[in-house]
This record gives sequence, C-alpha cells and structure tokens, in this order.
Amino acid sequence: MSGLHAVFRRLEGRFGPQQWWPAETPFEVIIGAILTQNTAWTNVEQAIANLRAADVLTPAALVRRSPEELEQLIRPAGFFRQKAARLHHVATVLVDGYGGDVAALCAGPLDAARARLLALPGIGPETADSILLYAAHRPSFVVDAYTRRIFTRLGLLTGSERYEAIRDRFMAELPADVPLFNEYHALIVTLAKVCCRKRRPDCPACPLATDCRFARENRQKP
DNA sequence: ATCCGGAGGC
DNA sequence: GCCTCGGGAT
Repeated sequence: MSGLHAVFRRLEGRFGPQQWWPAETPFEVIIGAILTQNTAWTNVEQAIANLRAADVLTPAALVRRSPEELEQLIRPAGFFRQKAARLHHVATVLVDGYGGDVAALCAGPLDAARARLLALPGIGPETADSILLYAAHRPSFVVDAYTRRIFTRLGLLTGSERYEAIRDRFMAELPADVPLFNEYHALIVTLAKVCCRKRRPDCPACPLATDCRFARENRQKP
C-alpha cells in the first residue's frame, strides 16, 4: 500500500463519506478557513455561530462592521485581532473587485486563481487551497499539519518537505477530481483526530496500521 | 501546566 | 529558521 490512492481507499472503507462543508455558502467557507488557522474547529464553530447571530455572514454585511465588533464576535476562535483584519480585508476585496462573488475571485486558470488568493494578507497556502477546493470547488489539494504527520508516520514523507512539494506530489499522483480531493482531505482530518493524534496515537485502531512504519515501531510500547 | 498549529515579519 | 498572535482541549 504505497500509493496515495490506496491510502484513500483504505480510509474511505473505514470512515465512509465525510461530506465536508456541504450546506454553507462559499463566503462562509472563507470565514471558516481563516478562523481555523492554528485553531481547532470546535473553537471556530462558536465564532461562526456568533457571526450568524449578528448577521455578518456575507461580504457586504461584514465590511460594514467595525474591527472591534468583529473581534468580539470571533473571539472564541483565538488570534481575534489578526483574523478580524483578515476577514475584513478579504470581504472588502470581494465587494470592491468581484461583486461579492467568491467564484469570480477564484475564476480563471488554477495557478492564477491561487496566486490571487495568496496575494491577500492572511491567506497562505493552506487557506488558499481550502478556499479553492471547498468554496470554489476547484481541484486544489489541501495540505495541513495532519497530512504531514500521517504521511510522515506512514513513511511516505520525510517530514521536512515544504508545503508546495507535498501538494505537488498529491496532485501529480491523483486525478484532478474535486470530490476526491474534498473527501481525501476530510478523511485525513478524521484519521488524525480518531487515531493518528499527535499525543496518545491509537495505532491499534488505525486502518493504516498494517502498512505504517510508526505503528510498527510503536508496537508494545505504551 | 502544557499542547495544539497557519501566516507573516524579522 | 525563530518568534508572535490567543483561544479551547487535555
């Protein structure tokens, strides 16, 4: 099981369809992608609930709020000062340059759209790819800390590869398929939470354990 | 009390 | 490469 697609099939067989970010608007996906930076998703949920209660889930509504008000609403997600500024800026760009339309911001050749997102303050590689994939439904593979940890433990990465190198490898080895990329990243997150935790990993419960270097080395250790 | 973990500025 | 931003989880 050395192929990335074989890993996907194994995860799918264990965890089934994840159906990520199914019912949200594209702009809500952008909000979530920024709020979840360096933060657990559970913290983000309360922040989004606050934004929803305050009716601030569209670019037009968000640009009208003061930085201070946004900061208070998203406080549960942490890093609230920089994240409030990032949200306000991307909302401003959407309203002023793209008619408030996320699809327009993410249109054109994939590399060009990605570069456009990366040029925005507070949008780095992972956030850009999350927006492209989950908001704009474009085939850009999302790499995160869980991806790096899981595939390093498996023995398929060294752990020191740069973000782009990991993304390039997934995109070279897998077909450019939006549902596949969507599901694969979601399954990686699930595995990282259920088995492949940083602390107290549960290798006996892991569907990949039979082919994992880390699981073999950890056998019969506490 | 420590861990978790993106982006940017240096 | 190292540091800061900040909460919630453990």
